[in-house]
Amino acid sequence: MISGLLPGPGTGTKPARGVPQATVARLPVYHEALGRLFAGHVEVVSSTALAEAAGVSPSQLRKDLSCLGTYGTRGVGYDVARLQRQIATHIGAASEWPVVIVGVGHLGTALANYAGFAARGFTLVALVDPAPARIGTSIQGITVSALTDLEEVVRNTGAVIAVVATPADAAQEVTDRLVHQGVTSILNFASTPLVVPEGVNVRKVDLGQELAILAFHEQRKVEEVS
Amino acid sequence: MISGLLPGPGTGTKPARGVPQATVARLPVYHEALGRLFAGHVEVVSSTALAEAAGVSPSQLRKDLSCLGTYGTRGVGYDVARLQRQIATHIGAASEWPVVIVGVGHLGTALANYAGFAARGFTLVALVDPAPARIGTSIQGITVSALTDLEEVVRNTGAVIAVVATPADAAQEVTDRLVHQGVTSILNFASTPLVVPEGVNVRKVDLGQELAILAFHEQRKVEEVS
DNA sequence: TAGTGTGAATGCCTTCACAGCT
DNA sequence: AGCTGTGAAGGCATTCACACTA
Repeated sequence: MISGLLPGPGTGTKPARGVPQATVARLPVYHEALGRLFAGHVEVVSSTALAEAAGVSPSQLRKDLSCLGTYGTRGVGYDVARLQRQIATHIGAASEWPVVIVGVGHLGTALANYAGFAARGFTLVALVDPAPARIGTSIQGITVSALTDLEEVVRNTGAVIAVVATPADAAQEVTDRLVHQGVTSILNFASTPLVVPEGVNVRKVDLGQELAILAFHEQRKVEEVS
Repeated sequence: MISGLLPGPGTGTKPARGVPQATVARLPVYHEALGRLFAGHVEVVSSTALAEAAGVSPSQLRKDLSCLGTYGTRGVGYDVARLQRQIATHIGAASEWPVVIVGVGHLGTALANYAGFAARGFTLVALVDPAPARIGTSIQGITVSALTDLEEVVRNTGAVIAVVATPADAAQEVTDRLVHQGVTSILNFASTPLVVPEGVNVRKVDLGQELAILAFHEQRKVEEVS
């Protein structure tokens, strides 16, 4: 995937202690792939095999891993369990991160029910929505709070990571309020870019955009014929 | 935001007729931003203003647009409606693309209900799932078909774009079957990389990975204190 | 021998700066 | 005067090739 790469201003993404952005984006992939290998009782893996499991080239994998230090054994490969632990500590998967979801529509509900959530060190601690019909209902044991209580909820849970799954026109206001309460990482599912102060990280996931990119390639395939 | 960018092998992404990958990934963003401006009755926009609305730098916007040809007026700016049409034809948003969703769990359901779907030229034509409890139920007027009928469904609808929203362990098999029926673009929500033949485009969207990347940055912020 | 770790080279993307229209 | 379009420069990221090690 090309999960594109839109730096954009004000996302507060600095040097990152020598680890390139592109590498950071792949570390979770390696972590996941190692988990699958571990589940398959693989104890040692070569860069070639792990690269294939992660869907990247072997040289890229080795270069990425070299940013974290040297955890492989020449002539042998990498100890699966050990490497996974190392990556986990680097990407923070070893800690528990409380997460707040704002917007409990279809998408927000799906995210709240997302199983891989807890598995990766994230704990859903709060759901927030403006609709009276939703306030008070529960998903995964979490009761939906009123949007007006957003500030209180964030303060009480101490969450620094939030998911914005609201309609586009509410996203910026919600973001401002989240940031004001100390949230410094936001996963944005609204189809509008968010403006945030320096030091706050935003990642955007836009279904429509992803489909549009695929459509572009399809379009090209059609045009090629003519 | 930093939407990642993992090319990976076997995604069949070639030169793309002179339009760089990174630009392709941003065109939908511009298209969307122009839509918002148009809705706000803006008729002409400068590169600076449009860039801000899209969350990119002005020079990058101009360079991107120059790939499509020259549609601006020097000293004035871009005609919003005209530019949007031009981008639409380039990215294929002017055509109607039938889309099949495989896997109707929480996520698949949310995707099926996604409003921006039709708005961007995509038509949901089929839903496929293996669970007997779901087969026969309807979402957005589309009845869920059995997974065993996958081939028939794809053939009947003529879809070339598919969304894979299955658990990770089913994703590759489903993909193989989709590709075998002529699907050439896949949006993958499963947390495993898909192997596809040359000429098939895959984009991966992984919630867990996105969160992990945010966690990495949070981790860094914590470490910086020490 | 098999496979990691890494400088060097290549290619892609972004930013800069300014020429050229309107 | 204002703003687009674009060559040129600079910065990242990926790939290559090989020294090095178990």
